Amino acid sequence: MKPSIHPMDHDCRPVGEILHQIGGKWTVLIINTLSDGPMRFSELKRMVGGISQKVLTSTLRELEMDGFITRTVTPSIPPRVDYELTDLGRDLQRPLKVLGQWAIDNRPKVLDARRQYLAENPQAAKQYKGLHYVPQLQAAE
Amino acid sequence: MKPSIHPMDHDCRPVGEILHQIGGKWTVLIINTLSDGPMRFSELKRMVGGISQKVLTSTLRELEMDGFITRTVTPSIPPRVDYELTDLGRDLQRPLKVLGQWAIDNRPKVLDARRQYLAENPQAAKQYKGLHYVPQLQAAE
DNA sequence: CAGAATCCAACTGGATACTG
DNA sequence: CAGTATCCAGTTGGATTCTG
Repeated sequence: MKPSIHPMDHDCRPVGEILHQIGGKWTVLIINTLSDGPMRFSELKRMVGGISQKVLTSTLRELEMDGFITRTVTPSIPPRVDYELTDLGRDLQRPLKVLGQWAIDNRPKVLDARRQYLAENPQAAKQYKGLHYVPQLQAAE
Repeated sequence: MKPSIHPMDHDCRPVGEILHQIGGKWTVLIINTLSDGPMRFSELKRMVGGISQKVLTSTLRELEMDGFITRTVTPSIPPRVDYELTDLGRDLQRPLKVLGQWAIDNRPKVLDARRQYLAENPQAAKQYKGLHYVPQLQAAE
């Protein structure tokens, strides 16, 4: 089922699209990692850490398709492929940084809200699938 | 597989979390809709348009759990439930607006990049699952 | 090295029916 | 009205194996 198109769709549809696109588990992490400069596939995989080869490949493809990164193949043996942010990709980092700062600033509030909710509705804890570290006030990182 | 935790995780993990959380297909749409003021369940469903009742319910629960909205029950017959943005929820709209503006400003570039990519790699069009309206230069909306 | 291909478990989200 | 409970199809993403 797709969102129907209402008159007031002035500005939230594109947002939803972008968010859904970069909302992938690894996308932001990858973009951020690439901000240090071009990087090879294996290097990127190592830096990001924990991502499977298949998912890294497909995520990179999407980013390339959207014009956020470039993919440069050096047909040597063994082959070498470098990924690099485009201007558009680098530009995306700016609004991303704003949201990122907000996330950092307000994460305590969110975690508190979540803790309180779970305290008030213990039964909700069961099917809880939310953020991975909900839990018991782990020390500040 | 979860992202492993590296030293350089300074600021992208929380971002990824938030993005993944609000990256749901409807989340932003709902937050935006609620910015006009409190709204009942059915009203919200109608405004958002196209969302199933189950998904609306669970999305609202998540937003409530994270402290972005409040849920107020009026135990009349028939019952009445109102949803309203909290301060935190309203505060979230600011960085969201930044990203939204970026999305609006740059969507043409993304769509162009996508068109070009699909033109160069016709075989990629097959398993293409990306943004819903990739396509043939539909008139400006 | 950088993937493509395959298989499979888990999660998402829609449709439908039922309830306080 | 505002859900809850099921059922089920489609997608995501991890693990593994194979290749230019």
